Amino acid sequence: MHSPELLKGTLQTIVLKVLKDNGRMYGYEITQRVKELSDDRILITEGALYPALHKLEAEGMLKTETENIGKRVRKYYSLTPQGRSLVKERVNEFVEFIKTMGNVLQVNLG
Amino acid sequence: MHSPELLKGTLQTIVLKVLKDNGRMYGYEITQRVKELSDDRILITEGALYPALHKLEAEGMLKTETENIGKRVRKYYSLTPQGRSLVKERVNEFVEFIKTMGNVLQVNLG
DNA sequence: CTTAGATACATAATTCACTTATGTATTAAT
DNA sequence: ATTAATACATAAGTGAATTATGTATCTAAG
Repeated sequence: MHSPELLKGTLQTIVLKVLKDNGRMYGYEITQRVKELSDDRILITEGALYPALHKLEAEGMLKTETENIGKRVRKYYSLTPQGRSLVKERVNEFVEFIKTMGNVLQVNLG
Repeated sequence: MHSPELLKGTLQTIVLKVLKDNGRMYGYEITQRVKELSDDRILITEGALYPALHKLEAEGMLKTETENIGKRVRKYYSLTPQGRSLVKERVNEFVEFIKTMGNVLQVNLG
């Protein structure tokens, strides 16, 4: 598990990019996909995820569709065109940040 | 300037590594060195730096010497042996985090 | 069958590292 | 003389996260 401090500020970027790469997904599915991609090192908590999804939806970055699976309700999220722009922005931002950190820490990242 | 959110959790790592690479430094000097290394993209605020330095000193990671420069007082910080271990740990932690993020975001970092 | 663990959503209370604001004082430049 | 840079320090406020709590369904084990 990574230091939770480092993870701060990356949640939105992660959620958006995973949605871009995997298309339509529901909340729980996102947590599992991130767990898998990160080899159990990034565990997104529900208390962080759901408010983040609601915020992105309210901002018009995500759209939702609900589906009934048996008696359960699933809420599927997918990117809007605006959301697609935001993913690129956020990922670029992160890549730039890492380049800068590489210089400051004098380490070869990647 | 980078999104301040991304910077969260990296301050200690930055301070420790810069001190390791540059030896004895005073607070203001650290802010300037980081500004320089980051090409003006990371600007450490005093409200963040001084409490961080005091905390690291209290934990035995840094030791201090004060010097009088004219009528000014400068407080020089340097790593203790414990601090030297911590730098390695923190930098490794960060590098691992970046590797994980590379997988999750499917981007080539570095 | 019933209990535990996984699935699936949601929100409220709390934390804590940071930003912003404020304060003091010296030195250099215009 | 006034502004900007140098140099330290701390208090108040912010906000994205963690932690805790709540509801409910599905599945596997014993």
